[in-house]
Amino acid sequence: MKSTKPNARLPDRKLNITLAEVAKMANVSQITVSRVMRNKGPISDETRKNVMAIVKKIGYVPNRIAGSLASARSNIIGVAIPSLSNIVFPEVLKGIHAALKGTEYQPVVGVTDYNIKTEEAFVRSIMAWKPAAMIMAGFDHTDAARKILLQSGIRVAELMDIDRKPIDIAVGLSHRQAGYDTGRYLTERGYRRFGYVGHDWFDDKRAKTRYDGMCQALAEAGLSFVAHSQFDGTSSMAAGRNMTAQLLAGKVKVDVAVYSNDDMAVGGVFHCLSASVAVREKLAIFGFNGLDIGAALPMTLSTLRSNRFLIGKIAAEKLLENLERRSGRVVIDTGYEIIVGETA
Amino acid sequence: MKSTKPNARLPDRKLNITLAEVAKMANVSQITVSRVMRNKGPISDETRKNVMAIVKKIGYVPNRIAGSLASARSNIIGVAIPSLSNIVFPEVLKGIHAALKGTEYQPVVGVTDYNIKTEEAFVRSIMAWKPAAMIMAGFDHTDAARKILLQSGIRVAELMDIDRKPIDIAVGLSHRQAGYDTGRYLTERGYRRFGYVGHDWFDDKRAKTRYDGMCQALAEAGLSFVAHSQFDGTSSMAAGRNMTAQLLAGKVKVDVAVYSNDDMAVGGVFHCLSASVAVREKLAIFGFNGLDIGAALPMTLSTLRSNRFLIGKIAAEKLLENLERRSGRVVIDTGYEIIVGETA
DNA sequence: ACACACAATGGTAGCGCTGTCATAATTTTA
DNA sequence: TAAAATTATGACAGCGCTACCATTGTGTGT
Repeated sequence: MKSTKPNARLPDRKLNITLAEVAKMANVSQITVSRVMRNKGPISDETRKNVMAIVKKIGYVPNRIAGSLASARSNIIGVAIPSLSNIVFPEVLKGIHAALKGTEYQPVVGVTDYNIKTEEAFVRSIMAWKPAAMIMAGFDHTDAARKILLQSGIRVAELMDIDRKPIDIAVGLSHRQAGYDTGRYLTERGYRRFGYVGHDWFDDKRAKTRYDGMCQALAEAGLSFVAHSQFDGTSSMAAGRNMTAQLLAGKVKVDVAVYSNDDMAVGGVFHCLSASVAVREKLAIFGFNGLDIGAALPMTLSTLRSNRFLIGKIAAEKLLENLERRSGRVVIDTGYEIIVGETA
Repeated sequence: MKSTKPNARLPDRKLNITLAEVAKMANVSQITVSRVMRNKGPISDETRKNVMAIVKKIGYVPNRIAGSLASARSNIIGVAIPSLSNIVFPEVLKGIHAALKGTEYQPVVGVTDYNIKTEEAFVRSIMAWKPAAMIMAGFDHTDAARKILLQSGIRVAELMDIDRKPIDIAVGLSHRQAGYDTGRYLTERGYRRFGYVGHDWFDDKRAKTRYDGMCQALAEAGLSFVAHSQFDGTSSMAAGRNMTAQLLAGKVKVDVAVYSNDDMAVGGVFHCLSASVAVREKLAIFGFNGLDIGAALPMTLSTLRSNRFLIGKIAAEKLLENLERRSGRVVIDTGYEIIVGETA
C-alpha cells in the first residue's frame, strides 16, 4: 500500500451494497431485484414484497452510474443559463424544477456567464454524462456547441425568445413583438417624446430586439427615440438610477422613458422619488419583465410580463413528453401581457 | 427485430465513439488513450499528440458514466437548497459555481421547497450517483437523511448558519449574534420603542434565531419589542408593505421597526413612501441581508450584510480542499457587517 | 387432450471505462 | 559496468447494472 496515493478506490468499498447481495439474501436472481427496483416487467406480489423488505432492511441504494452505463441512458437533464444574478434565470430554473419534480430526472445546471465558450465547455462536459435532454437559455452558441447538440440526437430546448431559428425546440416570447406592442401602447397613451434607458446589448440581444420592435412601432406613428441613456454593463437598479439621472440632465426633454427591463425601470422610479420628479406627470416609466417588485412599489410599475416560470416549466414538460427527437422544429410561444401600472 | 420495442438500446448505438476505437486508430492501447484524456501518468509528447489528433478528428467524448463506474467516483456535487424564489439562495449558488468553475466538478441542484421529506428524497436520489460531496443549505434534515449523509463518508457542508452542530462542515454566520448586534446598534442609536415585522418562522428558523438575539440585546438595555406584525407566509416586499401598514395602524406606537429581512424592510420603506410616513423621523427601518436594492433605494437601507456569495464559495472550496472526511467537525464563520444606511 | 398464450423468473454477455500489475525501453547512479 | 530508478506502454479483470433471450410453470380455447 503506497501512502502517497491519497485513496485507492472508494473508502471502504465493501460497505457498498450491491444488487447481487440483495439478490442472494432474497434468494432470487439479480435481474429480479433489478425489476423490482425499477417497477418493470412482471413480478409476483410475493417476490416484490420479499425483495423490498430486504432492500429496506439493509438500506440498499441502486447505483445509477452502473444502471446508466448498462442501459445507455441517464436521467440527467443539462441546463445552461447565462447568469444567476439576474432574477429572471432563477425563475426559469424554478419552472424547470417544478416540471421535473416527481419525475426521475435531475437537472444539472451550468452557469455560462454570458460566455459562449464557457457554454461550449459545459455542453461538452455534460454530454459525457449522456444526458436525457438539454435546456439552453438563449440561442447564442459556438458552432462547435451547436454541432454537438445537433449530433447528440437528444432533444434540445432553447429558451427565452422565439425570434430565432432553434436547433430543436424554442420556448419563449417574441421580443420584437413585445417591443412593438410596448411602442404601440405608449403612443396610444399619447406619449410623444421617447427616451430609452438601457444596459449593454452585447450579452442581452433580446433587449436589442425589443428596442428594434419599439422603434418600428414609433416609426409607424411618425415618431422615434429622441434621447438615449445606455449603461455599459449589466442591468441593475443602481444603473437604472444613474442612467435616469443622466437622461433627465440631457438637453433633450422626454415625457416617457422606456427601460431595457424592470431592474433598470425600478432604478428610474427611485431616482424620480429622491429627485422629486413626478412620475408619469413629468416622466412616465415603462419596464420589461413584470417582476414582483413592480407591484410593491409606491406606484405600481407599468411593464410587460414575460412568463419566465412558464418558459422553464413548459420547456421541461415538452422535453419529457417525447424524449426522441422528431423531424421538425417546434416553436412554443408563452406570450406576454402588458401590465397597466401607475407609472405610464 | 421487434417493431413493438421503441428502441433497442441507444438510437444508432454505433455512432457512439469509444475509447477502443480511438485506440485502434491511434495504434495504441485503450489505457494509453485513457491516460491521455485524463492527463494522468507518463505519456510521451508524440503519443499524446497522435492520440489528441484522432480524438479531435473523430470528435471523441469520453463517457463519464463508464469512467465513474470503473473508478467508483463521480465529479458530481449535490446541492440542496430550499428555494429559488428567495434571491439569497441563487447567490449562494453563484458562490458555489464560482468555486467550482475550472474544476472538473459539476453541482447538481435540488430544490426542497422547505420540505425535509423532499430534501430526503433528493439526498437519496443523488446518492445513487455517488457524489463527491454534498452541500446542504440549512440544518433541518430528517433523521433518515442525516443518517445517509453521515454514513456516506463523503464530505457534507451545511450552510447559512453556525448556531447549530453540523454533520461535518458548517459555513455561515451566527444569526443569534447578528440579531444581538442589531439590537445593540439600534439601542445605542437611541431607539426605544421597538416593533418587529416578520414572516413565517416555521420555514425560516434563522429569522427566529435573529429575533431571539435581538430580544436579548433589548433586554440588556431594559427594553423589549412593544409591537409585532408577523406575516403568515414567506417574506416578500408586498408582505412587508402590508405588515408595516398593520404595525402603524396598531395602538402601540413604535419608533423603529426591525424586519425579518430586506425584502420585508424594502416593503416597509415603500409603504412609508406612499403613506407619507417620514422614514427615520417617524419610523426607523432596519433589515437583514444587505441586498443590492437597499443601496439603490431613495434612502439607503440600514441593514446587516450576510455574505451569501462567500458562504457558497467558501463551502465549495473547503469541500474540494479535502474530499476525505476528517475526524472533527469544522465551523467556518463568514461574518457579517452592519450597513449604516439612512433609514435607521 | 393439445397447442398456444402469458406470467414469472433466470443466465449470460456486455455497457465503456479505469485500477492494478507487468513489461520493455531508457536513463541515472554508484 | 551492473544495478537501480524512471519512463512509456500494455494486458486484463472487473465496476454494478440492464438488455436480450431462454426457460419454466400455469391457465385458455377448441
